[in-house]
Amino acid sequence: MAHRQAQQRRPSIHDVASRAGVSAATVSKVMQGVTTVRPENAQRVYDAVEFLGYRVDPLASDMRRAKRRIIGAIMPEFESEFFGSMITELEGLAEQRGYTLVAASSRESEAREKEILARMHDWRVAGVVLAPVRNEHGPAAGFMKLNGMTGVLIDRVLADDAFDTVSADSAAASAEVARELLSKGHRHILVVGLGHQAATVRARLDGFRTKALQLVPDIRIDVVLSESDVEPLRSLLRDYFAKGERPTAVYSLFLKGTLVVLSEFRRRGWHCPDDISLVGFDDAEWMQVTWPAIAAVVQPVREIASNAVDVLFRRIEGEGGPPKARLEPCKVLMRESVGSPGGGPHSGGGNRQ
Amino acid sequence: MAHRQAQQRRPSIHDVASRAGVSAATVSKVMQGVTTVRPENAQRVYDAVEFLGYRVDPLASDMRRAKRRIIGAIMPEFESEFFGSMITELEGLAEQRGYTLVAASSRESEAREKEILARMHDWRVAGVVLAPVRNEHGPAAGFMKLNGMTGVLIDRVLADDAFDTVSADSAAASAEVARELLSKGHRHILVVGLGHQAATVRARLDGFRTKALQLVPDIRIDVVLSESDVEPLRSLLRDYFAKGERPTAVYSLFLKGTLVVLSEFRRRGWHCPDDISLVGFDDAEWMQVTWPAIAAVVQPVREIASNAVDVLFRRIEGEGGPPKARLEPCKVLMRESVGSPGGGPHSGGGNRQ
DNA sequence: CAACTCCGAAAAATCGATTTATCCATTACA
DNA sequence: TGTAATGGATAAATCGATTTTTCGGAGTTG
Repeated sequence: MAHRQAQQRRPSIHDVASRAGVSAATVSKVMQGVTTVRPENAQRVYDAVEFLGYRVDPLASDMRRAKRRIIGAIMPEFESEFFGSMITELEGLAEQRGYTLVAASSRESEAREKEILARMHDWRVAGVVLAPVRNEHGPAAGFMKLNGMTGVLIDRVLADDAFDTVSADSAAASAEVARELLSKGHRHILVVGLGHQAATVRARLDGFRTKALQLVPDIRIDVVLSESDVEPLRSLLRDYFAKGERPTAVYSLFLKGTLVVLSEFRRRGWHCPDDISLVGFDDAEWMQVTWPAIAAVVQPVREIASNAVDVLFRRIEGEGGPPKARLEPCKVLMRESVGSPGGGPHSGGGNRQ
Repeated sequence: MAHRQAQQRRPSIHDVASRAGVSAATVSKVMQGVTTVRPENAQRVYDAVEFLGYRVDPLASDMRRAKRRIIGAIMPEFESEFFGSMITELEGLAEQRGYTLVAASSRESEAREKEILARMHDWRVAGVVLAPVRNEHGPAAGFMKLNGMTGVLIDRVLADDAFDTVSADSAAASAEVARELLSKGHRHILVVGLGHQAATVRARLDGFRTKALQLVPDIRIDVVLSESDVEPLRSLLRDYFAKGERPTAVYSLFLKGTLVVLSEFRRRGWHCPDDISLVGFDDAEWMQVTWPAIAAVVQPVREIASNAVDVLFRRIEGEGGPPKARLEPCKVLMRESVGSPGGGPHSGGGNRQ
């Protein structure tokens, strides 16, 4: 155990060296497990380390090394389960390799995204895991390119010509949602989404539409999309319903969209699945405990994180070759919020409250 | 704009110095805004900085300084809205002061908590915002004390003899919940909670019980508590209901508890508020869009974060004095999940599904 | 026995900044 | 006019490690 008093200055490598009666270089070698040290000296170093409670200062250590053992992670937000568990996973994976994860949130702002990236560049991070606000062609990716940073893009991307990408297979998942909804008999479906510019949102929309049209060519698909902000979506949605539109199912392409849709259902007194069915992209813990449980597409957070870190470290270690785009399969959980159209007690839209 | 090519080694302070025809010390002074530099030289430095695209390396800079401009944050998890927005707030506040926030999750493990803290000590962080897994008397706080680290404890703490603490006023909020439930006519209430050892959970329980007994001395309050894990709570809850107990309202002291309670209601086919009422400590975005909307105690995340950072920086800047314990008031949102007992169509517990 | 190779360890250079000590001109004042 | 004070800048020390170079001694070889 450490014998030094608290409050005292932390021992440096030189303190250890002088107590062990060797040079600082030798201490450094012992700490790194280099074998070209006489066992006797190594033991003296170990003893001194133990006695003083010495630990290597990662900052000083990284200072001299070429690559600093820091990984940056930039997420659009920390408040959601998806990005929260993404950070947790990335943290664990970085730790496993002896790296420290420094996470920052761009708060859905491209300007902030670039600022953060510049800060990480200042920190000379070894690599960055970037979940861009919009898509792979944002200013942040451009900045990384320009400054020769190594990084991997995740989530709202499909492929890039400069960086590896890892994301959920939105199109395939959406196709499955389409199959499920059509098989239940839905023929008029509303698709709502946020962030028109996000590559994956478009992929989700296209994947859904293509599959639906293939299965039932005369299916009616309405689309309500809003750019990145929630409130516009809410009013667009109100306009849509005010026109008297009555789809039998709604597919929301984003978690926040699902929340907006649910609150609009509330306002109108519509219940799932009796009055209308609902599926959302992105799962959340609460969705299985509410009544009805909300059907959702589950993104493979663990796989995305693990693949992103794998490919990132391969680049850090100098692997060349063209950037690769990876898609991880999602799971679709059909819960109670999805039923057959007209299957409930009331199919009209009257306010029951 | 930066004129240097990408790929190139980043310019150091010496590169700037030689291009500006001054010494590195002068460049350093200019970068720090020290005024004892001839305007002419300062201009030459600015020009060189501009031309080379030079930015100070925070690592090297912190190396020499006494206090490193890094703040550590340790949260039990990243997945929940509460800790997610806590990190977001802390991040912003740290940035405002020119510090970098390094966040880590203890994943509800005291061992990991201490490990992380040791790592942050290695990093020589200027201060730590710690949301302990259990309470203020955990191993992490002990480690901080022993090593003379400066820090502030938040969330699951009430007061400490070594560190400042900032938390929600759990007792007052619970008292208000008691008042609300009793005024609706509830006389048999179940309180469920996780983390018996957390100081705030006890405060929540005591605050509720004290107020309830004060208002209605013969009130019946049952308590089901489980230690830190979710699954034990679930089975305890099943045992409780299996005994035939039929409280008219449930007060959950923790978000995860609320989820467990809801899923147990589902299993039994009970609906809120007709069959039973529910209030949870901790609000979440989804609680206002589900049907029924779930009543909840809203913790003042913003105030907790801002006060924690304030008090932390005061200590970092050397302020003395005994540690202070701060309690921030909560808001109680009574939503549809709370009604009067027997007010619904069925007050029995039959499985309707 | 001189020359050469090896090995382990110490000495010195380095990373990129900040801070302290030093120095050279002026300027101020007695 | 001589000396002290001052302003502005540079050289050098420092932070705490890693990495490279140097060095002394043991063992080999011709």
